[in-house]
Amino acid sequence: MASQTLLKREFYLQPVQEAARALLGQRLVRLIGGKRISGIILETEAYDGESDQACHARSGRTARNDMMYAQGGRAYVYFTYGMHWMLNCVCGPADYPAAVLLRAMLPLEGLDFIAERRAGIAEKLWCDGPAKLTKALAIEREQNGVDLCGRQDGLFIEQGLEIPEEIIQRTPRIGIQYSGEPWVSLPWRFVVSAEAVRSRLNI
DNA sequence: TCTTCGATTGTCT
DNA sequence: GACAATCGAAGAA
Repeated sequence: MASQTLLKREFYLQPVQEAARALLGQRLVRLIGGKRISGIILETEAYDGESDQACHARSGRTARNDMMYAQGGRAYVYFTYGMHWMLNCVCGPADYPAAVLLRAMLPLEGLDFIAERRAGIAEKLWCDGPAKLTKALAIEREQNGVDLCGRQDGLFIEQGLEIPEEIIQRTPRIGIQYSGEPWVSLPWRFVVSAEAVRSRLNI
C-alpha cells in the first residue's frame, strides 16, 4: 500500500461517461493530519455539458457551478437540500462543464475515523449515498476546486481494481426527474456491488 | 421490507 | 419565493 499510482490528468480528460465508468473500482483517498481515509468507488453518475438538462450547468455558468468549467481533474463540491455536500470529479477540457458525481464507496482505510463521523449507523450504510460519502470523508466547501491529480490538497484518487464490464450495472440517474427526456432516462449511472468488490479484494 | 415525510439553506428566477 | 444530483426516522404491512 506504500506508493500507489495516482490517476493522471489524462484520465479526467476522456469523455465524462467513459470517466464515470472507469472510476468504478478506483480508490478515493482523503488525508487528514497525515492519516489516510480511503475506499473503493462503487457508484458514479455522469453530467455532460450545458445541453444536459440534469446538469447544474444547464443554465450556463454561475458562481455555484463555476468549477465544472475547469479542466478535468479538479473536485467540484456543492451544497444541496439545505444540508448535504456532494463530491464530483470535473472532467473534460477547460470551459466545457462536465463532471462525475461520486455516489458511494466501500471504506477500506481509516475505518475508525469514518465510524466516528457516522456514529450510530450500520457499517454497510456508512458510504452508500453521495452525501453519506462526503460526511464520512469530511468533504465540504473547502474542498471545492482541489486538484485530484496531486496529494497536496488531501483529496485524490489512486489506481484501484479493474472492474469487468459484466459486473457493472447501468441505470438512469437519480433525483433528476425535473430534467425531462431524454435526460431522465439516459443510462449514465454506473454501479458495482460492494460484495463484488469485496470478493475481488479477498475481504 | 417498503413508503412517506420532515429537515434546512444556498442559489437562481 | 421555489426548490434542490439527499438522508434517516417513523410508521405501515
